[in-house]
Amino acid sequence: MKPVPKFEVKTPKRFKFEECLWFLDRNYDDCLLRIEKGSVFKLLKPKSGKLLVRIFSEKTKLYYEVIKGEPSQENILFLRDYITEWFDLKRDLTPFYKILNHDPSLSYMTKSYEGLRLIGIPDLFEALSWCIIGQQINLTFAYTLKKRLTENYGEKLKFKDHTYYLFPKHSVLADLTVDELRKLQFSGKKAEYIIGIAKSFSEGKINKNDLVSLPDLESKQKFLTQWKGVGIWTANYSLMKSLREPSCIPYGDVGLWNALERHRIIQNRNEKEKLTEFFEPYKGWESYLVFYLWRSLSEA
DNA sequence: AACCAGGCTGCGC
DNA sequence: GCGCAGCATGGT
Repeated sequence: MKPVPKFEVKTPKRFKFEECLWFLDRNYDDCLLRIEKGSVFKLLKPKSGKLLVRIFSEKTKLYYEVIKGEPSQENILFLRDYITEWFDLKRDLTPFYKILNHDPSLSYMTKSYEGLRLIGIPDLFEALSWCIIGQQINLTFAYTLKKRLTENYGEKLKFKDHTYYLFPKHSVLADLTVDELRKLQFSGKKAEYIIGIAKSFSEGKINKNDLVSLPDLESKQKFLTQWKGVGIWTANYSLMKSLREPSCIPYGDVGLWNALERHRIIQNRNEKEKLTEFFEPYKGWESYLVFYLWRSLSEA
């Protein structure tokens, strides 16, 4: 048996792998990762081939192992960069925690969730698709739909007792018909939207680099909402998770309302001015605040 | 069994 | 511009 090569990822202050793990493992059946005994297993696609990686921590340090695939220098760097991006390891949370600590009803978060990072969805097509899947249905069902889509159309790799999947490529989904997705219990609209966006990616009308290069948040939102099925919620969510735009507020988000109601910050869902007012002190950290509020929903 | 779900579109005013 | 029905189906 060849020894499994193991590499360290540099982590910033105020990073706790356990907190991130907790988020990834919060009682939903996510077909794109597997968690076991404190480790995350994930299948990834570098320029060529596939890599099965295990991510774990030992004594505050973060490591990854290439369990399957070629541990070439290029691939090792690819994984390091992917993990850095996925767990948002380049950000200094100090300013965010400073603001939070001034907020009487939320300051507990800097202790309770200390080191939690905004877990991303680096792939823009996946982020947009995931949004559309999740629109207006409960998360459990959303994960079920994602699983069906992935198991039917994603690439996979079997290793020991498990099968690992990649989110389907846009070029594959672009060729589907609405009926095929209806069979997986997608609504007709969701099917149209996802196929439409997949086609646009395949035709090069949309890609992450072009989106990144737009000058400001508003033009990015406008660009994304051109597509059928992409409203302001989806645009903001995708920009937050994929581009890591810091100031995204997914207006209308049910989870956000619920969290604000729980914290007695907002009583009813018509008070949009109060929402703006509430986010005012958090300029530049709106996305993180939303993520932490979502995190708080998992408390009993 | 009714009501809600990490919304969006298209229509009527 | 704003409000609202309709979507389509599972979860609780």
